[in-house]
Amino acid sequence: MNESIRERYEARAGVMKALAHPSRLYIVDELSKGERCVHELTDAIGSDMSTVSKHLGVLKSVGIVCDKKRGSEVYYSLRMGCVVDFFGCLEAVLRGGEGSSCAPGSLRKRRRE
Amino acid sequence: MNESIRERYEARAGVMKALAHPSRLYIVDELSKGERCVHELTDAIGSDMSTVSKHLGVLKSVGIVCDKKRGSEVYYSLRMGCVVDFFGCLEAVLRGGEGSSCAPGSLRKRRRE
DNA sequence: GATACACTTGGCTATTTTACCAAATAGCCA
DNA sequence: TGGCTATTTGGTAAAATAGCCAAGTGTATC
Repeated sequence: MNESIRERYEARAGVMKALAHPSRLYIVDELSKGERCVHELTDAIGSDMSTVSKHLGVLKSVGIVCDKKRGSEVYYSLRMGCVVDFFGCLEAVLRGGEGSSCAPGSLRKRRRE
Repeated sequence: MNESIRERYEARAGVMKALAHPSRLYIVDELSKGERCVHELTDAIGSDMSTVSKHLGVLKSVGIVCDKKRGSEVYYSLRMGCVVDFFGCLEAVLRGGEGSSCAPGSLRKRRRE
């Protein structure tokens, strides 16, 4: 795997990593319904506000969410709705799930083959 | 966030975590073109075979890939093609990307609002 | 100005993840 | 059987992550 290919996959992995945490997935889901400020999310999640703020920072750093200050509150919103579209696939993977050997017919929706 | 909600997001995060690594994303992409055995992937990726095998184990444990032994080789294939569909969104996030404040019009494709 | 929120940042520890090597397992073939 | 190839598993050290507290910044409100 050469340099530029590796970089491409590392960039993608950066976005996936930002999504690879339950609280951050919750945030994305919640923001898909509309903007929220930090303390609303903090209340819903139940961790320390500093923790939630850091999660938001992670999502923001890769461009999944953006923020806008209004008064003393900071409102976050989802910038990439397509992320939410993936949740359906996530559920399918979870249902598909004992997850091991290739039983005949267990392959679905293979592309470009 | 109550127990069952948390569990749901943790399950989803498990799948995302499995995808949150450049080599594993590469593997998924490669398998979308057809099945591959471990040493083919090892050659392409350039890490130790034991490392690649572990990556495959991670993908398999969440049900994204499955394996089938043929002779002394183990062939892996993609079980959940929908995962690959998400790569387009990943690229969009990357392009969308200085990634910070909500410029007017920077919101796209918001759902259920 | 003082106080109170709302939020972010720094610091720190605990946990998880990663990658390599070495060793174990399994199939193939002489 | 013995050797060879293909793959997995165990062990381990290094690096990345997560979450809390404390301290800092910015915006009202009194």
